[in-house]
Amino acid sequence: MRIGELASQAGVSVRSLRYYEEQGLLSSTRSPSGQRRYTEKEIERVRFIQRLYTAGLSSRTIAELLPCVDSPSELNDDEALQRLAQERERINRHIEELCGAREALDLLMDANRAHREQLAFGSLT
Amino acid sequence: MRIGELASQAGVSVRSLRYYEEQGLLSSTRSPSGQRRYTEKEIERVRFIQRLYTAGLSSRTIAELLPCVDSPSELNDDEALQRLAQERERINRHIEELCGAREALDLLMDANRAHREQLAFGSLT
DNA sequence: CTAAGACCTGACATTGACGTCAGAGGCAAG
DNA sequence: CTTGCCTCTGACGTCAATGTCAGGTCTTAG
Repeated sequence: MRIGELASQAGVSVRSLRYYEEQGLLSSTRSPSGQRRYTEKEIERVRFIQRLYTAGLSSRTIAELLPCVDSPSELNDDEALQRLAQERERINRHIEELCGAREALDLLMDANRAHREQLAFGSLT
Repeated sequence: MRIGELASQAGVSVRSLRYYEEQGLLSSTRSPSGQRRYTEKEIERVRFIQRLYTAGLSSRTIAELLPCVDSPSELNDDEALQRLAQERERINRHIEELCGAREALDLLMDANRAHREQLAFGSLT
């Protein structure tokens, strides 16, 4: 498949796909005229990459993890495996922070609603 | 207190504090010579702002929420209250995404470790 | 064949929360 | 008074993923 179709299948822009390739996250074969060709399985790969991006990983970090995806058979990926655990922890901490922020917003909403209630009662007297 | 002390108490840079003021998130009184002066309670405010930043809110969004913090007494903050709920939902979705990414990494780690086991068994024969 | 619509490379633009630097003034201790 | 540290404003730099544009090639339907 060509780049436009992969883009729409995976839900990203054509520009992004070229960028992923530039960053070493995605590879393509080229048609005789130089156009990129992809197979079906790249769709999942792109979605996976996107998932990591939205989880806050950088291109470089993703590149360091990819050996675990591409060749789980190699044992060279010791470093990659460590990196994997490390990023998992980072995500964990981020989740904690988000839960904290959510709770702070909840408290704020409660306080505001309580005030609203108070005013409502006040108007009854 | 002066800006440097607030910065160290709240754990942010002086630059950030000036930026927050520029964005309308923080206010200060000025000494006759024009230096910013803060009270103790700004420390908590700055920490709260930081928490929202790390939760992915933008300056503009934070500014829209602040009426709920500053004057929960007003009923004008209807819009702010909606915004609050909206951001809470955004954070919720983000948490979901992060959990998904974490799970994906877990699967990947499992697969890699399984392979390692397999190699270990192989070496026993 | 031809026009429309992908595709190519290369390069500059964008956004947001800061970092950093320059040049000037403020303030307390010796 | 001076030395050293803090503060001021204003402006430019940064980083990373992506948008966008230009100028050219490829492909395919009619």
